[in-house]
Amino acid sequence: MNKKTRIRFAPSPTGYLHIGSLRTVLFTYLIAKSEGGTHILRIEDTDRSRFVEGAQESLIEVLNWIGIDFDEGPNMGGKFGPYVQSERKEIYDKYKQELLDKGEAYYCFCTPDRLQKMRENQQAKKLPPRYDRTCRDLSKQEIEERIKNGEKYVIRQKMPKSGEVVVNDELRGEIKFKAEELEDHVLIKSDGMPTYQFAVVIDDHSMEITHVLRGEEWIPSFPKNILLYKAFDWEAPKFIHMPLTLNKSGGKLSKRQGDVSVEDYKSKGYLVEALINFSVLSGWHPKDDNEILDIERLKKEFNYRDMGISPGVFDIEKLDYLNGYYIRQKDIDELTELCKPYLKENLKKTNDIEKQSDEYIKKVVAIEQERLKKLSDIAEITTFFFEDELNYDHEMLAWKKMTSEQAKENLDIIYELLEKIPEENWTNDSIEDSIVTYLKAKELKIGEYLWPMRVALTGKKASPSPFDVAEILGKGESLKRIRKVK
RNA sequence: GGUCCCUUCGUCUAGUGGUUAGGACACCAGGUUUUCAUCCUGGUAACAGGAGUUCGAUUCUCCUAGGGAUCACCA
Repeated sequence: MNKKTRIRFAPSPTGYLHIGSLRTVLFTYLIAKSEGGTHILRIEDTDRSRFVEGAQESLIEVLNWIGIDFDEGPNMGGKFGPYVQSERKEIYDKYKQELLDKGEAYYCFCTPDRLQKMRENQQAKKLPPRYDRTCRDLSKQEIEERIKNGEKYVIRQKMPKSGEVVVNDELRGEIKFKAEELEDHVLIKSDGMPTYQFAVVIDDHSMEITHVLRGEEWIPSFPKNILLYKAFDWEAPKFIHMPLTLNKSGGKLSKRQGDVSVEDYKSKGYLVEALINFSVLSGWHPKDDNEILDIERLKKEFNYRDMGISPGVFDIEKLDYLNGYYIRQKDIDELTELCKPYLKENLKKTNDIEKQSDEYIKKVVAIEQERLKKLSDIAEITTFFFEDELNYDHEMLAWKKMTSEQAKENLDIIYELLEKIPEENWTNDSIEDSIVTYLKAKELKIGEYLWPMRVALTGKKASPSPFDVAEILGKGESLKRIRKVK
């Protein structure tokens, strides 16, 4: 009795992938994978006025970046195509006629002007704005005449005038709506294209979709969809409405208050692994308490029946943590490649990164790996590795209660020690050994020497160990930087 | 405003008719450490309120409150 799972991700091509939609695709993908089903991509572009050039291509590009694939879709074909709604007009026309013939839908000639006035009137009387069904019972003759006269029309669905519509959400159970709350909504627009409400039902049915996964914001129109299935006498798929993701102040995540597109996060240096792990944790939780989840593990463990239903706040700090975690796990060669674009961008003004050897860059990345929360952080914290002139306040050289005079004296000692280390022995270990051994023998305070040394080498208060920095900089450059202080 | 959805630490959440209400992020403290970061240890912190059912409710029911969504020829 169990049909093979067919689940679709149906974005409208806006030109970018909303961070909330990332969770949706992730879940459709995981449901498909965990149930051995088919993952389908369908483009919902029935609104011609919102056409965005190249949107479909860029959508597929991010989806590829995330690593989510489809079994059927616009560029890969499949038995149920086309997978782009604007190319399915004939199909919609056919079903539109069927509905009209059945008496479940009707022509409406009301002008947008009239409708707007109607709504204003209703609002003034504090009535809910709803279509007044003026055209619901026009005679066949009148309809034919008005069409002949070239009047524009839409097709509306005939909703029941009384009774109750009971719908079933897989997560929430039964939800009841009173029929009189429902509007005779538009199914076919005056340009002949279907509305979302009509197209989803037709497409989901004709593509044999078994699970509809969408955001909670669709619950209010859920009964309309179910009524359409009933009008056609079709069996409805399972509906899973996911809780919304809210911004920090509890509102809807929108463009105005910051980054909402996956592309934004990508360019800021967030890793796919982190984005996936973070997204899935909003609304779903593993059985054990290990929250580090990679895609392979998710494919095995994910079950939509365990999803939560309360809306969640988008917590960027947790995303940052996860991102830092995955950066620390990265193989150094791979991380270096990932960091290069950010280094290049930042060094345009000061230096040319192409002049640096790959070895050098790799060392710089390796030494900063545990400090990165985002890939983009690499640029700012490593400038001193690429600059010829360090700009910093020499007051900074003094450690705790030291004077800067003392700091300079201590640097003299460091300089002498470093100078004695032969070029071929210039490694962080031998540098550390030579300095620490000396300081300990003389019972000197380590911090009073290493702090000035680090500042002299990096010009920063926070940096990796001065031994590591010195090794990467090389003997000549290190000595030069210390000498400059004097 | 009508309708609908939601309600466990600040945030994401686990969980049960009887638990010291668990974990993660954040935060605080301590340790490692020359700084930052990492890492380790520990800590603060929650069942929205009321009524009912029950020997017993965070858990079940109802009400209230709060938050959110939606009310287009947009999806």
